Amino acid sequence: MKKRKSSYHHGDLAESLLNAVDELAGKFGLEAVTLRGCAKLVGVSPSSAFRHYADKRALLTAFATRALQQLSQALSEANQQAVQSNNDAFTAVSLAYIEFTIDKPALFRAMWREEAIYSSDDAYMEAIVELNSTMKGGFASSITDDDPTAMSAEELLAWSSVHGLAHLLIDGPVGNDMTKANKLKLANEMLKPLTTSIHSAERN
Amino acid sequence: MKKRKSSYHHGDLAESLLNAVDELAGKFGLEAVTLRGCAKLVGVSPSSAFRHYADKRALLTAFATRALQQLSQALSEANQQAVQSNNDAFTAVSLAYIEFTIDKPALFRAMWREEAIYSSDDAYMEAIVELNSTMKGGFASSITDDDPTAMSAEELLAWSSVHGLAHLLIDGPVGNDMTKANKLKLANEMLKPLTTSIHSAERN
DNA sequence: GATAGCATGTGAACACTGTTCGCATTTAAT
DNA sequence: ATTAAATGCGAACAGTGTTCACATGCTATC
Repeated sequence: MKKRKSSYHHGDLAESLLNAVDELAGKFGLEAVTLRGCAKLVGVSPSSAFRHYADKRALLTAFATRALQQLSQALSEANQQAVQSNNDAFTAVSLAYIEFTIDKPALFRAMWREEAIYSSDDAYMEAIVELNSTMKGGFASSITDDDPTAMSAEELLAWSSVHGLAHLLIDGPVGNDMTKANKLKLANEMLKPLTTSIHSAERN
Repeated sequence: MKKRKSSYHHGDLAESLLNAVDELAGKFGLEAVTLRGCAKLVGVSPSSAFRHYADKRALLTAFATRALQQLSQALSEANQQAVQSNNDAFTAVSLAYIEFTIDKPALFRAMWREEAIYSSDDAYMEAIVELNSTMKGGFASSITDDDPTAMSAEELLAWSSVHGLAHLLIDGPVGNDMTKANKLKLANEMLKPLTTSIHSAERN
Protein backbone atom coordinates (compact mmCIF):
# COMPACT_ATOMS: atom_id res chain seq x y z
CA MET A 1 0.00 0.00 0.00
CA LYS A 2 2.74 2.42 0.90
CA LYS A 3 4.16 3.82 -2.29
CA ARG A 4 7.28 5.69 -1.40
CA LYS A 5 8.85 5.73 -4.83
CA SER A 6 9.95 9.29 -4.29
CA SER A 7 10.66 10.69 -0.87
CA TYR A 8 9.10 13.98 -1.84
CA HIS A 9 5.70 13.17 -3.22
CA HIS A 10 3.79 10.97 -0.92
CA GLY A 11 1.47 9.16 -3.29
CA ASP A 12 -1.74 9.02 -1.31
CA LEU A 13 -1.57 11.69 1.31
CA ALA A 14 -5.30 12.27 1.47
CA GLU A 15 -6.07 8.81 2.74
CA SER A 16 -2.92 8.54 4.81
CA LEU A 17 -4.08 11.58 6.72
CA LEU A 18 -7.38 9.87 7.43
CA ASN A 19 -5.47 6.90 8.77
CA ALA A 20 -3.47 9.24 10.95
CA VAL A 21 -6.66 10.74 12.33
CA ASP A 22 -7.85 7.23 13.06
CA GLU A 23 -4.71 6.25 14.86
CA LEU A 24 -4.44 9.42 16.95
CA ALA A 25 -8.13 9.45 17.78
CA GLY A 26 -7.94 5.84 18.82
CA LYS A 27 -4.95 6.43 21.05
CA PHE A 28 -5.58 9.85 22.54
CA GLY A 29 -9.18 10.67 21.77
CA LEU A 30 -10.84 12.64 19.04
CA GLU A 31 -10.33 15.98 20.78
CA ALA A 32 -6.61 15.38 20.84
CA VAL A 33 -6.41 15.01 17.08
CA THR A 34 -4.38 17.80 15.63
CA LEU A 35 -3.54 18.68 12.05
CA ARG A 36 0.11 19.02 12.86
CA GLY A 37 0.08 15.75 14.72
CA CYS A 38 -1.39 13.95 11.74
CA ALA A 39 1.11 15.54 9.40
CA LYS A 40 3.99 14.55 11.64
CA LEU A 41 2.69 11.00 11.92
CA VAL A 42 2.54 10.71 8.15
CA GLY A 43 5.95 12.31 7.92
CA VAL A 44 4.95 15.38 6.03
CA SER A 45 4.87 19.12 6.57
CA PRO A 46 1.76 20.57 8.24
CA SER A 47 0.94 22.80 5.32
CA SER A 48 0.84 19.87 2.93
CA ALA A 49 -2.46 18.79 4.40
CA PHE A 50 -4.13 21.85 2.95
CA ARG A 51 -3.49 20.61 -0.58
CA HIS A 52 -6.01 17.84 0.13
CA TYR A 53 -8.38 19.33 2.67
CA ALA A 54 -9.51 22.90 2.81
CA ASP A 55 -9.76 22.80 6.55
CA LYS A 56 -9.22 20.75 9.61
CA ARG A 57 -12.98 20.58 9.56
CA ALA A 58 -12.94 19.18 6.05
CA LEU A 59 -10.50 16.52 7.15
CA LEU A 60 -12.75 15.58 10.04
CA THR A 61 -15.72 15.52 7.68
CA ALA A 62 -13.93 13.04 5.44
CA PHE A 63 -13.05 11.01 8.48
CA ALA A 64 -16.66 11.04 9.68
CA THR A 65 -17.81 9.97 6.24
CA ARG A 66 -15.45 7.04 6.20
CA ALA A 67 -16.60 6.09 9.70
CA LEU A 68 -20.23 6.10 8.56
CA GLN A 69 -19.34 3.81 5.69
CA GLN A 70 -17.50 1.44 7.98
CA LEU A 71 -20.48 1.33 10.31
CA SER A 72 -22.85 0.69 7.42
CA GLN A 73 -20.69 -2.18 6.29
CA ALA A 74 -20.56 -3.70 9.76
CA LEU A 75 -24.34 -3.47 10.00
CA SER A 76 -25.00 -5.02 6.65
CA GLU A 77 -22.63 -7.86 7.42
CA ALA A 78 -24.48 -8.49 10.65
CA ASN A 79 -27.72 -8.43 8.72
CA GLN A 80 -26.53 -10.96 6.17
CA GLN A 81 -25.21 -13.25 8.82
CA ALA A 82 -28.46 -13.09 10.78
CA VAL A 83 -30.47 -13.96 7.69
CA GLN A 84 -28.28 -16.96 7.00
CA SER A 85 -28.47 -18.13 10.62
CA ASN A 86 -32.19 -17.48 10.62
CA ASN A 87 -31.84 -15.07 13.53
CA ASP A 88 -33.72 -11.86 14.13
CA ALA A 89 -32.17 -9.33 11.77
CA PHE A 90 -33.25 -6.31 13.75
CA THR A 91 -31.58 -7.53 16.92
CA ALA A 92 -28.43 -8.46 15.06
CA VAL A 93 -28.13 -5.11 13.36
CA SER A 94 -28.81 -3.26 16.59
CA LEU A 95 -26.21 -5.22 18.50
CA ALA A 96 -23.70 -4.60 15.72
CA TYR A 97 -24.43 -0.88 16.02
CA ILE A 98 -23.73 -1.00 19.73
CA GLU A 99 -20.66 -3.15 19.36
CA PHE A 100 -19.16 -0.87 16.73
CA THR A 101 -19.63 2.07 19.04
CA ILE A 102 -18.05 0.29 21.98
CA ASP A 103 -15.09 -0.85 19.92
CA LYS A 104 -14.49 2.46 18.16
CA PRO A 105 -15.94 5.27 20.24
CA ALA A 106 -13.83 7.87 18.46
CA LEU A 107 -15.38 6.92 15.13
CA PHE A 108 -18.86 7.11 16.58
CA ARG A 109 -18.18 10.53 18.07
CA ALA A 110 -16.72 11.78 14.82
CA MET A 111 -19.84 10.81 12.88
CA TRP A 112 -22.13 13.02 14.94
CA ARG A 113 -19.86 15.92 15.71
CA GLU A 114 -22.08 18.58 14.13
CA GLU A 115 -19.95 21.51 15.23
CA ALA A 116 -16.66 20.02 14.10
CA ILE A 117 -17.62 18.81 10.63
CA TYR A 118 -19.39 20.13 7.53
CA SER A 119 -22.59 18.21 7.99
CA SER A 120 -24.03 19.35 4.68
CA ASP A 121 -21.08 18.01 2.73
CA ASP A 122 -22.29 15.87 -0.15
CA ALA A 123 -20.29 12.73 0.59
CA TYR A 124 -21.16 12.96 4.25
CA MET A 125 -24.88 13.25 3.56
CA GLU A 126 -24.73 10.38 1.15
CA ALA A 127 -23.08 8.22 3.79
CA ILE A 128 -25.83 9.18 6.20
CA VAL A 129 -28.51 8.10 3.76
CA GLU A 130 -26.68 4.86 3.19
CA LEU A 131 -26.49 4.20 6.92
CA ASN A 132 -30.15 4.99 7.25
CA SER A 133 -31.17 2.49 4.63
CA THR A 134 -28.80 -0.12 6.02
CA MET A 135 -30.44 0.31 9.39
CA LYS A 136 -33.82 -0.25 7.81
CA GLY A 137 -32.47 -3.45 6.31
CA GLY A 138 -33.03 -4.88 9.76
CA PHE A 139 -36.75 -4.48 9.33
CA ALA A 140 -39.05 -6.78 7.44
CA SER A 141 -39.05 -5.94 3.77
CA SER A 142 -42.80 -5.40 4.01
CA ILE A 143 -42.14 -1.84 5.12
CA THR A 144 -40.23 -1.08 1.98
CA ASP A 145 -40.19 2.58 1.26
CA ASP A 146 -40.43 4.85 -1.65
CA ASP A 147 -38.60 7.66 0.08
CA PRO A 148 -35.52 6.37 1.91
CA THR A 149 -35.67 9.43 4.12
CA ALA A 150 -39.15 8.66 5.39
CA MET A 151 -39.40 6.80 8.66
CA SER A 152 -42.25 5.27 10.54
CA ALA A 153 -42.66 5.95 14.22
CA GLU A 154 -41.45 2.45 14.98
CA GLU A 155 -38.38 2.82 12.83
CA LEU A 156 -37.57 6.10 14.52
CA LEU A 157 -38.06 4.51 17.90
CA ALA A 158 -35.73 1.70 16.96
CA TRP A 159 -32.98 3.92 15.68
CA SER A 160 -33.31 6.39 18.51
CA SER A 161 -33.11 3.79 21.23
CA VAL A 162 -30.16 1.96 19.74
CA HIS A 163 -28.37 5.18 18.96
CA GLY A 164 -29.20 6.60 22.36
CA LEU A 165 -27.92 3.56 24.20
CA ALA A 166 -24.73 3.66 22.19
CA HIS A 167 -24.26 7.29 23.09
CA LEU A 168 -25.05 6.72 26.76
CA LEU A 169 -22.59 3.86 26.87
CA ILE A 170 -19.59 5.81 25.67
CA ASP A 171 -20.39 9.38 26.70
CA GLY A 172 -22.93 8.83 29.43
CA PRO A 173 -23.31 7.13 32.77
CA VAL A 174 -24.61 3.79 31.54
CA GLY A 175 -22.48 0.71 32.01
CA ASN A 176 -19.34 2.60 32.85
CA ASP A 177 -17.81 -0.19 34.87
CA MET A 178 -19.06 -3.05 32.74
CA THR A 179 -17.15 -5.38 30.51
CA LYS A 180 -17.94 -5.28 26.84
CA ALA A 181 -19.83 -8.57 27.13
CA ASN A 182 -22.03 -7.20 29.87
CA LYS A 183 -22.72 -4.05 27.92
CA LEU A 184 -23.90 -6.15 25.00
CA LYS A 185 -26.02 -8.22 27.34
CA LEU A 186 -27.55 -5.02 28.66
CA ALA A 187 -28.26 -3.91 25.12
CA ASN A 188 -29.87 -7.23 24.41
CA GLU A 189 -32.13 -6.82 27.44
CA MET A 190 -33.18 -3.41 26.23
CA LEU A 191 -33.90 -4.73 22.78
CA LYS A 192 -36.37 -7.35 23.98
CA PRO A 193 -39.31 -5.09 24.81
CA LEU A 194 -38.42 -3.01 21.79
CA THR A 195 -38.41 -5.96 19.41
CA THR A 196 -41.92 -7.01 20.34
CA SER A 197 -43.21 -3.52 19.73
CA ILE A 198 -41.37 -3.34 16.41
CA HIS A 199 -42.50 -6.67 15.08
CA SER A 200 -46.10 -6.14 16.06
CA ALA A 201 -46.02 -3.02 13.92
CA GLU A 202 -44.63 -4.97 10.99
CA ARG A 203 -47.75 -7.09 10.77
CA ASN A 204 -49.92 -4.13 9.84
CA MET B 1 -26.81 40.68 40.66
CA LYS B 2 -23.79 42.47 39.32
CA LYS B 3 -21.70 43.65 42.21
CA ARG B 4 -19.09 45.95 40.86
CA LYS B 5 -18.20 47.66 44.10
CA SER B 6 -14.54 47.58 43.17
CA SER B 7 -13.32 47.51 39.62
CA TYR B 8 -10.52 45.16 40.55
CA HIS B 9 -12.13 42.31 42.43
CA HIS B 10 -15.01 40.96 40.52
CA GLY B 11 -17.13 39.49 43.27
CA ASP B 12 -18.43 36.36 41.64
CA LEU B 13 -16.11 35.50 38.82
CA ALA B 14 -16.66 31.76 39.02
CA GLU B 15 -20.31 31.97 38.12
CA SER B 16 -19.87 34.89 35.75
CA LEU B 17 -17.51 32.72 33.73
CA LEU B 18 -20.17 30.04 33.52
CA ASN B 19 -22.59 32.64 32.21
CA ALA B 20 -20.01 33.68 29.67
CA VAL B 21 -19.65 30.09 28.51
CA ASP B 22 -23.41 29.94 28.20
CA GLU B 23 -23.61 33.10 26.15
CA LEU B 24 -20.74 32.25 23.81
CA ALA B 25 -21.86 28.65 23.38
CA GLY B 26 -25.37 29.83 22.61
CA LYS B 27 -24.18 32.33 20.04
CA PHE B 28 -21.26 30.60 18.37
CA GLY B 29 -21.44 26.98 19.44
CA LEU B 30 -19.75 25.03 22.16
CA GLU B 31 -16.62 24.39 20.11
CA ALA B 32 -16.10 28.11 19.71
CA VAL B 33 -16.02 28.70 23.46
CA THR B 34 -12.61 29.92 24.46
CA LEU B 35 -11.17 30.72 27.84
CA ARG B 36 -9.85 34.01 26.64
CA GLY B 37 -13.18 34.83 25.05
CA CYS B 38 -15.00 34.19 28.30
CA ALA B 39 -12.52 36.29 30.22
CA LYS B 40 -12.86 39.14 27.78
CA LEU B 41 -16.64 38.95 27.93
CA VAL B 42 -16.56 39.17 31.71
CA GLY B 43 -14.03 41.97 31.46
CA VAL B 44 -11.20 40.25 33.18
CA SER B 45 -7.73 39.00 32.37
CA PRO B 46 -7.42 35.48 30.91
CA SER B 47 -5.24 34.25 33.73
CA SER B 48 -7.84 35.21 36.32
CA ALA B 49 -9.96 32.28 35.30
CA PHE B 50 -7.37 29.91 36.69
CA ARG B 51 -8.00 31.17 40.21
CA HIS B 52 -11.41 29.55 39.99
CA TYR B 53 -10.96 26.65 37.58
CA ALA B 54 -7.90 24.49 37.31
CA ASP B 55 -8.45 23.99 33.61
CA LYS B 56 -10.57 24.88 30.69
CA ARG B 57 -11.82 21.36 31.14
CA ALA B 58 -12.77 22.08 34.74
CA LEU B 59 -14.71 25.12 33.59
CA LEU B 60 -16.56 23.03 31.04
CA THR B 61 -17.22 20.41 33.69
CA ALA B 62 -18.83 23.01 35.92
CA PHE B 63 -20.84 24.23 32.98
CA ALA B 64 -21.98 20.69 32.17
CA THR B 65 -22.95 20.18 35.78
CA ARG B 66 -25.06 23.30 35.79
CA ALA B 67 -26.65 22.22 32.53
CA LEU B 68 -27.59 18.87 34.03
CA GLN B 69 -29.19 20.61 36.97
CA GLN B 70 -31.16 22.89 34.69
CA LEU B 71 -32.38 19.91 32.70
CA SER B 72 -33.36 18.07 35.87
CA GLN B 73 -35.35 21.06 36.98
CA ALA B 74 -37.14 21.37 33.67
CA LEU B 75 -38.03 17.70 33.79
CA SER B 76 -39.34 17.79 37.32
CA GLU B 77 -41.44 20.84 36.52
CA ALA B 78 -42.91 19.01 33.56
CA ASN B 79 -43.59 16.05 35.81
CA GLN B 80 -45.37 18.14 38.41
CA GLN B 81 -47.45 19.88 35.83
CA ALA B 82 -48.44 16.58 34.23
CA VAL B 83 -49.53 15.18 37.57
CA GLN B 84 -51.66 18.22 38.24
CA SER B 85 -53.21 18.09 34.78
CA ASN B 86 -53.68 14.35 35.11
CA ASN B 87 -51.60 13.74 32.02
CA ASP B 88 -49.15 10.95 31.38
CA ALA B 89 -46.05 11.87 33.34
CA PHE B 90 -43.69 9.79 31.25
CA THR B 91 -44.72 11.48 28.03
CA ALA B 92 -44.50 14.90 29.61
CA VAL B 93 -41.02 14.32 31.00
CA SER B 94 -39.81 12.86 27.72
CA LEU B 95 -41.11 15.77 25.71
CA ALA B 96 -39.53 18.18 28.14
CA TYR B 97 -36.22 16.38 27.64
CA ILE B 98 -36.53 16.79 23.88
CA GLU B 99 -37.66 20.38 24.11
CA PHE B 100 -34.77 21.33 26.37
CA THR B 101 -32.35 19.81 23.90
CA ILE B 102 -33.91 21.62 20.97
CA ASP B 103 -33.91 24.93 22.78
CA LYS B 104 -30.41 24.66 24.22
CA PRO B 105 -28.36 22.29 22.08
CA ALA B 106 -25.11 23.66 23.42
CA LEU B 107 -26.10 22.71 26.95
CA PHE B 108 -27.07 19.24 25.86
CA ARG B 109 -23.78 18.76 24.06
CA ALA B 110 -21.82 20.03 27.03
CA MET B 111 -23.46 17.48 29.34
CA TRP B 112 -22.21 14.51 27.37
CA ARG B 113 -18.88 15.73 26.14
CA GLU B 114 -16.83 12.97 27.73
CA GLU B 115 -13.54 14.02 26.20
CA ALA B 116 -13.89 17.68 27.07
CA ILE B 117 -14.95 17.39 30.72
CA TYR B 118 -13.88 15.55 33.86
CA SER B 119 -16.69 13.06 33.90
CA SER B 120 -15.65 11.58 37.23
CA ASP B 121 -15.88 14.94 38.96
CA ASP B 122 -17.96 14.66 42.13
CA ALA B 123 -20.44 17.43 41.43
CA TYR B 124 -20.87 16.26 37.86
CA MET B 125 -21.58 12.69 38.91
CA GLU B 126 -24.02 13.87 41.53
CA ALA B 127 -25.88 15.88 38.91
CA ILE B 128 -26.01 12.79 36.72
CA VAL B 129 -27.55 10.76 39.52
CA GLU B 130 -30.05 13.52 40.15
CA LEU B 131 -31.02 13.60 36.49
CA ASN B 132 -31.35 9.86 36.48
CA SER B 133 -33.75 9.84 39.39
CA THR B 134 -35.69 12.76 37.95
CA MET B 135 -36.12 10.81 34.75
CA LYS B 136 -37.46 7.89 36.71
CA GLY B 137 -39.95 10.24 38.29
CA GLY B 138 -41.85 9.86 35.06
CA PHE B 139 -42.48 6.23 35.86
CA ALA B 140 -45.12 4.86 38.16
CA SER B 141 -43.92 4.92 41.73
CA SER B 142 -44.50 1.19 41.86
CA ILE B 143 -41.04 0.67 40.39
CA THR B 144 -39.42 2.51 43.24
CA ASP B 145 -35.86 1.46 43.66
CA ASP B 146 -33.46 0.80 46.40
CA ASP B 147 -30.47 1.57 44.25
CA PRO B 148 -31.02 4.74 42.23
CA THR B 149 -28.38 3.54 39.80
CA ALA B 150 -30.24 0.36 38.97
CA MET B 151 -32.43 0.42 35.91
CA SER B 152 -34.94 -1.98 34.48
CA ALA B 153 -34.79 -2.86 30.80
CA GLU B 154 -37.86 -0.72 30.22
CA GLU B 155 -36.37 2.26 31.98
CA LEU B 156 -33.20 1.92 29.97
CA LEU B 157 -35.21 1.66 26.80
CA ALA B 158 -37.12 4.78 27.71
CA TRP B 159 -34.09 6.84 28.51
CA SER B 160 -32.13 5.57 25.54
CA SER B 161 -34.83 6.33 23.03
CA VAL B 162 -35.56 9.80 24.34
CA HIS B 163 -31.89 10.59 24.67
CA GLY B 164 -31.15 9.11 21.27
CA LEU B 165 -33.86 11.09 19.55
CA ALA B 166 -32.63 14.25 21.20
CA HIS B 167 -29.14 13.55 19.97
CA LEU B 168 -30.29 12.68 16.47
CA LEU B 169 -32.32 15.85 16.31
CA ILE B 170 -29.47 18.22 17.04
CA ASP B 171 -26.39 16.31 15.82
CA GLY B 172 -27.95 13.86 13.42
CA PRO B 173 -30.03 13.75 10.28
CA VAL B 174 -33.47 13.59 11.91
CA GLY B 175 -35.82 16.50 11.45
CA ASN B 176 -33.20 18.86 10.15
CA ASP B 177 -35.62 20.98 8.21
CA MET B 178 -38.49 20.81 10.66
CA THR B 179 -39.92 23.49 12.86
CA LYS B 180 -39.69 22.99 16.57
CA ALA B 181 -43.39 22.15 16.74
CA ASN B 182 -42.99 19.43 14.14
CA LYS B 183 -40.00 18.00 15.92
CA LEU B 184 -42.04 17.73 19.08
CA LYS B 185 -44.86 16.15 17.16
CA LEU B 186 -42.40 13.64 15.76
CA ALA B 187 -41.18 12.91 19.27
CA ASN B 188 -44.73 12.42 20.39
CA GLU B 189 -45.30 9.91 17.60
CA MET B 190 -42.23 8.00 18.63
CA LEU B 191 -43.33 7.96 22.24
CA LYS B 192 -46.68 6.31 21.52
CA PRO B 193 -45.46 2.78 20.83
CA LEU B 194 -42.92 3.24 23.58
CA THR B 195 -45.45 4.30 26.17
CA THR B 196 -47.56 1.21 25.72
CA SER B 197 -44.56 -1.01 26.19
CA ILE B 198 -43.48 0.96 29.25
CA HIS B 199 -46.84 0.97 30.96
CA SER B 200 -47.45 -2.69 30.35
CA ALA B 201 -44.21 -3.39 32.20
CA GLU B 202 -45.35 -1.27 35.13
CA ARG B 203 -48.22 -3.60 35.83
CA ASN B 204 -45.89 -6.47 36.75
C1' DG C 1 -7.21 51.49 63.32
C1' DA C 2 -2.77 49.62 61.60
C1' DT C 3 -0.81 45.41 59.94
C1' DA C 4 -0.17 40.87 58.45
C1' DG C 5 -1.86 37.29 55.58
C1' DC C 6 -4.77 35.42 52.23
C1' DA C 7 -7.56 35.59 48.17
C1' DT C 8 -7.99 37.33 43.85
C1' DG C 9 -6.66 39.79 39.46
C1' DT C 10 -2.63 41.19 36.13
C1' DG C 11 0.87 41.11 32.35
C1' DA C 12 4.33 38.97 30.13
C1' DA C 13 5.90 34.89 28.54
C1' DC C 14 5.81 29.86 26.66
C1' DA C 15 4.67 26.11 23.62
C1' DC C 16 1.27 24.79 20.58
C1' DT C 17 -2.58 25.27 17.20
C1' DG C 18 -4.80 26.22 12.45
C1' DT C 19 -3.80 28.63 8.46
C1' DT C 20 -1.49 31.36 4.59
C1' DC C 21 1.84 32.32 1.19
C1' DG C 22 5.73 32.40 -1.80
C1' DC C 23 8.79 29.03 -3.31
C1' DA C 24 10.76 24.26 -4.52
C1' DT C 25 10.10 19.90 -6.48
C1' DT C 26 7.99 16.31 -8.88
C1' DT C 27 4.74 14.53 -12.41
C1' DA C 28 2.02 14.91 -16.76
C1' DA C 29 1.06 16.92 -21.26
C1' DT C 30 2.54 18.99 -25.41
C1' DA D 1 12.54 19.15 -24.06
C1' DT D 2 9.50 22.63 -22.47
C1' DT D 3 5.66 23.88 -20.29
C1' DA D 4 1.88 23.54 -16.93
C1' DA D 5 -0.24 21.53 -13.21
C1' DA D 6 -0.08 19.13 -8.95
C1' DT D 7 1.98 18.47 -4.71
C1' DG D 8 5.15 19.36 -0.80
C1' DC D 9 8.01 22.79 2.12
C1' DG D 10 9.49 26.52 5.49
C1' DA D 11 8.59 30.64 7.50
C1' DA D 12 5.42 33.47 9.25
C1' DC D 13 0.87 35.08 11.60
C1' DA D 14 -2.78 35.45 14.94
C1' DG D 15 -5.03 32.94 18.45
C1' DT D 16 -5.14 29.29 22.15
C1' DG D 17 -4.38 27.21 26.99
C1' DT D 18 -1.36 27.74 30.70
C1' DT D 19 2.24 29.40 34.08
C1' DC D 20 4.44 32.49 37.13
C1' DA D 21 6.18 36.38 39.47
C1' DC D 22 3.99 40.44 40.86
C1' DA D 23 0.22 43.81 42.16
C1' DT D 24 -3.97 44.79 44.37
C1' DG D 25 -7.77 44.36 47.39
C1' DC D 26 -10.13 42.14 51.42
C1' DT D 27 -10.22 40.31 56.27
C1' DA D 28 -8.96 39.11 60.61
C1' DT D 29 -5.97 39.98 64.56
C1' DC D 30 -3.36 42.87 67.82
